[in-house]
Amino acid sequence: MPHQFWLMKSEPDEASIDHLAAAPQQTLPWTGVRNYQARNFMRDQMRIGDGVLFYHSSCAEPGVAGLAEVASEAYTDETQFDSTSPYFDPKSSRDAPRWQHVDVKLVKKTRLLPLKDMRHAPELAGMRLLQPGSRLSITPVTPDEWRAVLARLGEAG
DNA sequence: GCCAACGTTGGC
DNA sequence: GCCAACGTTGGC
Repeated sequence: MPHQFWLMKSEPDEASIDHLAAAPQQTLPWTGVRNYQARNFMRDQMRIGDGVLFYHSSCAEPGVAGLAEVASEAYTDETQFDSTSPYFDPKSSRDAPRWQHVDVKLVKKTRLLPLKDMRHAPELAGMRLLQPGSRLSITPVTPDEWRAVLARLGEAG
């Protein structure tokens, strides 16, 4: 039984649900988060086994594309030290790393639940994702919202 | 490509 | 510690 639930956004051009499915152990390191609130969720609140709604953003059909789970504790994001990486952070250092991430493991690729449909679902109206101006790439999901999304997807809880 | 909303930066 | 300027996000 997952202890908490999350929605994690990924640009499918970069890391789609299919990339996750094709990865070794169907697991990907969630590198590249450069927002303190999102980092803090990973570092302070996520636990192995937490439920994850895998969300495709910045694409033709944004929406929930699958279910995943948190597969590691938070650990150092190496891309912050890599000057050739788009996620390089010159202000970070080995002595005082700024950024951490968890690993995320596929549970199941689902049909797409489009953002458009989520916006029209009364039972999802409170989701952080749907609040005006919300841009956080990682947001908490309540148990009720989790169940409602799974119901919309036609998945058993 | 537009643009509104938001987070971060840095001068003061 | 304020706040204007800037960069980013992300749906449209």
